[in-house]
This record gives sequence, C-alpha cells and structure tokens, in this order.
Amino acid sequence: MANIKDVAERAGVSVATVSRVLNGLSPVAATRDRVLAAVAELGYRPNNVARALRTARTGALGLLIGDLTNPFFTELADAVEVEARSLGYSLVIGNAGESPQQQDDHIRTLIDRRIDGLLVSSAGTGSPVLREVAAAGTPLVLLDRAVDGLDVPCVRADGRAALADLAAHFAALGRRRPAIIVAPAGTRTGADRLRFFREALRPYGIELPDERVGATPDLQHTGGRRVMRGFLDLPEPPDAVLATDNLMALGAMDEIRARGLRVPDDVALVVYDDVPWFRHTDPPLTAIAQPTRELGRAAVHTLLERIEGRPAESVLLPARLVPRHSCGEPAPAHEARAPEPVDAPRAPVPADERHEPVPEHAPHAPQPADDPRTTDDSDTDTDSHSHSHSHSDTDTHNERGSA
Amino acid sequence: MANIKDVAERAGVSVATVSRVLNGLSPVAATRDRVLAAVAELGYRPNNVARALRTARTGALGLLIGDLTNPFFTELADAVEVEARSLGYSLVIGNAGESPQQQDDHIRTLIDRRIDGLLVSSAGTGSPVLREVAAAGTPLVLLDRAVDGLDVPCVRADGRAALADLAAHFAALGRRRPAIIVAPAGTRTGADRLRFFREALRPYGIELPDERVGATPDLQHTGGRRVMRGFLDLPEPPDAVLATDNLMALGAMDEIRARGLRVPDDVALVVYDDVPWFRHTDPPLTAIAQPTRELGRAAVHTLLERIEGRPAESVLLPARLVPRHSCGEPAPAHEARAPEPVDAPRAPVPADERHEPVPEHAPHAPQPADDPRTTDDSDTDTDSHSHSHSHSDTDTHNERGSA
DNA sequence: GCAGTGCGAGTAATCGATTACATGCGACAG
DNA sequence: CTGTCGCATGTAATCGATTACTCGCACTGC
Repeated sequence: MANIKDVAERAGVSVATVSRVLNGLSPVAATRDRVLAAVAELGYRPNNVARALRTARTGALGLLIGDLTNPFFTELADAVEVEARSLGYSLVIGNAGESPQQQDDHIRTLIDRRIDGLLVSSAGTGSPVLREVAAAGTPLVLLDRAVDGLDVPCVRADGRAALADLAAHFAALGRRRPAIIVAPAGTRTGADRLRFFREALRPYGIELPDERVGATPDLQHTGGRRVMRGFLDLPEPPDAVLATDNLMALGAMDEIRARGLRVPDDVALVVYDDVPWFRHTDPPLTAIAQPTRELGRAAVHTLLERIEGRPAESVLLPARLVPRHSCGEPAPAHEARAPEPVDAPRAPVPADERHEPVPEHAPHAPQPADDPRTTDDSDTDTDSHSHSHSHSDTDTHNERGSA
Repeated sequence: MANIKDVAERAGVSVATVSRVLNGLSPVAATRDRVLAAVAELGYRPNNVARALRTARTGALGLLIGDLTNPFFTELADAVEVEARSLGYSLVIGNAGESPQQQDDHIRTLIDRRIDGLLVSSAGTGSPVLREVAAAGTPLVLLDRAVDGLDVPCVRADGRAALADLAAHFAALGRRRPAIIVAPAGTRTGADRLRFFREALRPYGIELPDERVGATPDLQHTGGRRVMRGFLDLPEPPDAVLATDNLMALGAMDEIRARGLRVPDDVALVVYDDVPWFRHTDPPLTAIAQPTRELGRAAVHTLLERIEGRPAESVLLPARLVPRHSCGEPAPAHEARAPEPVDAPRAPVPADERHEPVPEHAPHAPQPADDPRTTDDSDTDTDSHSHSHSHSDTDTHNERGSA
C-alpha cells in the first residue's frame, strides 16, 4: 500500500508538502495539483494508525452496550453511530453481553486502542476498570445506566412521569396487584424504576410488596421467565406485571402462555423500552418508551464536550407511556386486533383511520390505542437513519398518506 | 498515560527489555519481575496504535453488516465477535444501514484504520470500493451475501432444501397462489431465493408469476409493507407470502392486519431468517432459519485463513424450515410441559410448542432433541466443537433461542 | 542597492512501540 | 590464562504520519 513517501517522490516534493496539501494547509494550486495527481495515481490512502500515533487522536469513539441482541441497545448504538459519523468520528462498538467481566475486557481493549472517548451503558454495578478509566482522564460518559459513586456525566431517560402514568393506568383498569421485574440488585437503573413505580402507585392505594418484586440476575429472557414463574406460583399472583427490560418481558410472556394464561385477561403486561417488535406480539404490548435516538445523540454531544475539554453535564430526557392492549384497556369499536375478532374478519378498520397520525404519546392522559399502525412512528423512526435526516413525524405522515 | 519509556526508567532497564518482557521473550526472572513491578506501579498499558504501526498488525477485524437494527445481523455480529475475541482479535462493526454509499464509506474508514481483515455482508450489488479492496490484497471474506464477479470466499446459508420443504408445505396445505417479497433487484441473494423457490414449486404444479414477485428497494419494514399492499390489491391476491427478510415480513404483516385480514386464515406468511421474536408474534411465524451463529464462526475462521496467507474456500451451510402457525398448518401434537392444558378459544397453538423445539424441526433434518440448544446447533457443521470455547455466551443465546 | 518581510517548501524531530544488530560479561575450553 | 561462545541487555533504526523550525527566494521600501 502506497505511503506518503511514495506520493512525495511521485509528485517531486517532500513528505511535509504532501501532508500539508492533504490537510489543506497549502494554498498553492500548482503543487497541490501535482500532489493530488500523485495521490490519485497511486491510490494513496493516509495511514490512520500512523496519524493517530503522531496526533494522539484516533478519531474514534467507543461505545459499550449491554447486549447486542437487545433491540433497545441496537437502536441506541445506531443513533450514536449516525451522530458520531456526522461529526467526523467513527464508532467502535463493544458488546458486553451483560457480563461485567466482558465489559471490562472491552473497555481495556478500547483504551489500549486509544479511542478519543468512551460511552458506556454499564453492565452490572460499576466496575473498577470504569473508575480507573474515569480517573485516568479518558473522556467518559455514561449512557442509559447510571453508576453510583462515579462522578461522570450520564445521559439517560427519566421514567418518573411515565411510571406515574402507568400507575394511573393500572388504577383506572382496576389492576390492584401489580408486580415488577427488575434488573439485578445493585444497579441504579433497576432501583430507580422500582422506587418510582412504588411511589407512583401509593396515591392510588396500591401496594407493591416485596414478594411481587422480582430481581433477575441476567436481564435476559430466561431471567424474566424465571421471575414470572415465581409470581404465578404466589398464592395471590399479580394481575399486572411491569418488566423493566424488553428481553425480560418476552420471557415473562412465555411463562404466562406456557401456563395457559392470557395477556391481558389473566395478567396485564407492560414493558420498559418500546421496540418495534412489540407491536406484533400477541397482544401488542403497552410500553414505556424511552427517547432512544435522542439519548444516543445527546450522549455523543456530551462526550464531545468532554473530549474538547469543556465541562459537561448529565442529561435527562423524559420517557413516556405508550398504551396498547396488554393491560386490557377497552378496545375502541373499530379495534381489529382484539384476540378474538369482534366483527366479521373483513374491514373492521376504517381505511381513513389508518391514515391519521394518531398521537400515541399522551403522557398524562393514557388513551386507548387504536390500530397496530399507531406505533408506526417508532418504527419509521427506527429506520430513519437510512434517510439521512430523521424527521420521523414527516416520514410517518407521508408513509401513511401513501397507504 | 505512562509509556514504555517510563516503565524502562522505573525498572532501570532499556525499553527493549521492557518490550521483550512484555512479549514473553525474556526468560530471566529477575529483570522480568522488576519490569512487571514497574508496569503494575505505573498502570502501564501498551499503546496499541504504536504497536500496530510498527508491526503492521492491528489485531482487529472489520465487520460490515447490512443493518444494525435487523436482528439477523446482530445475532451474526454477536457470533462473529465472540469468535474473533476467542481467537485474540477484536472486532470493529460497521453498520451500512443497507446503503451502499454508507457501506463504502465504512469500508474506507476500516481500511484506513488498517484492520487485519474484513468481513462484509454487502449492501446492494457489489461496490467498486469492494473490488478495490479485494484487488489491493486486503484479506476479505463475504458473509451471508454473495457478490457476483467478486472472486472472494463467501460464507453463507444454502436455502435450497429449506425452500423445497416450504414448497411441499404450501402444497400440502393447499396454498396455490404463493408470492415472494425479495431484496432489491440485482442482489445475488434475492435472485437466488426467488429462483430456488420457483423451481421448488414447479413439481407441485404451482406457479409463481411475476406479478406475485415483489422487489423492495429498501429491505425494510416500509418496503415489505408496500409490496404487500400491491399484492393485496391484485385481482387475485396471493394466499401465501414468503418474505425474504425479517424486517420486510413485519411490514407485510402490518399491511395484512391493517386491512382486517388475518394470518394465516386469509394469507399465509413465511419469513426468511428466524429471530427469537417471531415466536411471540401473532401468530408465531413459520420461518426459514439460517444457521446464523455457525455462519459467523465459519466466517471468522475463513478470514483468518486468508489473513495467514492460506487459501480459503467458500462455505455453504444449510438453512432449514421451521414450521409454526402462520401457514395454517394443523397444530402439532405436543408433550406437555405446561402444568395446564391450553384452553384459549382460538388456541390452535399449544403453549408448549413455543418452548420445545421438538415440533419445530425441519422435515429434512428431524432430530429428537429435548434440549433448547437444538435451535442453535442443529445445523450441524464445521465447528460444533467450538461451543466449548465460549461457554457462557453459548448458554445465553441458547436460552434465548429456547424462547 | 541592501536590509527586511513574507511565504512556500524542505529538514528533521517526534509519537511509542518492535526488533536487527552491537556490546559486554561470565563461563568454559584449549 | 586467554580466546571464544552464549546470552542477556542496550543502542538505534524503523513503521508513516505531523509539525516546529529553518532556509531561500522574491518582493518591497528606504
């Protein structure tokens, strides 16, 4: 592979001149043209390794996510990547697989590669490596998951209002025995969600006793299922369950079904994190949606502040409740997605209805969701990266209009 | 951050000695201990950038995937990552977002970073950049998607047998008007799937006319939906649809539902790529499952062959049909794992079926498995042994797979 | 006409590691 | 006792870029 020296020889100049031309520091057209011609002829590409060594800047950011196969994280990663690229950085994604050890391993690797900054959705409770990195002065920003006692900016969603909405929702639907499946003990995120939920239920006189609080060790399908099993074996099983992660929700749903029970008839199910897939489950799941892409974007900006030496603050963006059908809310007359079709199989859904950009986000006034299309925003939003600018609303609208 | 010189000074030796100790070339215990002590005291970590510059090896592999938010690719990426790490390489994932231009951009970046080798699930039809890279001698292996006219090893799944099974399945269930949603014209993968499917249907006297072949430009939810719309507007709409990518299948499903039609009553739906979520859709979708994790593993090994200068050959692993309930097949007999029998009114779906892979196995490869693991390695191949490597990871995914 | 100024371009140091080669010391053989 | 061999270690070149410094040329002003 041609290097800068080859180019210099070919163009009859020194390597310094080539470098200057390539970095736009040479205003002289004549030499610049000669250099560029040589570059083109040789197919020269600057060696980023050498450049990074000299400049002490790699132009790469690191992102550590909890689990690559968790759609919440992939959407997050996608958003981060798009934003990083648009700002001239490339992104190196590390997948912790929810294992603190693997996470530390990855962080080490990334640091050794001298990435310019690091975003971490920490698995488990803060690791020593994380503290080391923070102490060593590597620009670091936490994403989605806060870590107690680590003095580093954190970008995450605030679920307080959404959980309050959920409590109201449960109260309105007469669900009096809620349960919650939370992340492993000790994680800040899990503890927060539990606390806010409990507090939100209190005004309605609804209790959340410890027996209906289930912690999973793994944040996975298996853990969710196991906890659900415990709930259903209770003398008084819950009539509503909040799973604080999407994978755990699927596990819970499986256990419910395996017992021949039904959602929402026997037990309501609500999931934290709204991923497009939940619209297609049976039934479509009521969810607490985090502003995933915005979180990603904000995290990149916060990290850049740190990289450029400016102080950076934590960011909190609001999550919101997206009511669907998994809590048994009354279906509207035209509802097509009822487990047992009410009308004739044909045409229960007025065509027009589908084209209305029905606002599904009504934070403090949960409304009955209507048809499956309602969630189209989020989906369109998901792939909006492929259309350079994410103007989800417009996209959605157009898409519907053309329906 | 401490560098090798600092360590040398602290240990009272030369940098060369430090380097030798760290690379295990110094058998002398005395100096080694001094050096290691200095390393520990200073918290020294070798600068991989410098090392890469000198050795012309970065220890990193690149992986370009079509779409980060597509679960097929994330599972693939996860498998590749695990395998790469176990062999001492780290992985840099690039997300093309199904955009050839973005893909080229990424490839450039990766090459400039001097990764040791590159795995590509090419978006679109082979790009010039890809050819350049191949010509320049960078170790390159295609993954999942072949590119015509590019003389490079390719690791992918062979869907021929699975499609033959599917044709038989359709024939047995009396579905006589199949349709197919394929990837953008010009892609080898799409063309293959179409051709094999058509050929497989012929023996049963089932036609697949062009009007029931829909190409999407985007491989996304939106594209699948649009094509489905066209199908349903046909004077004679199809009674069975094969979506050759999971995202497109979801779009198709949405369109079906939006019209008040039902799967499988009105239209059967089959999806290419089996992702865990499809077991939770309504109804659980019949799928053509690719041996995703095995593909990832095989790809890494093939790439390493190339990196180490050995010739490497293409790899073809068989895909298989996983019948569920989206074609209206009669419910399979099941052995009870659920404590109670299912009594849901609509219930052709035994609760168990979703947990036991047993009834799911392919016509071609019926194997008595009582272990959820089946989903993962029933595609016997090259490295079934490699499970031993990453125990925890494998477990995790098998668990998921058992969903 | 000569010093001063400005600027384009070359020389060489530098980043932090690896590694070929040189060196020096101890041991052993003649 | 000395020459040589072996081996641990040091010296310095090297990877491919960036960049401070310097040089030299042309132009300008007094």
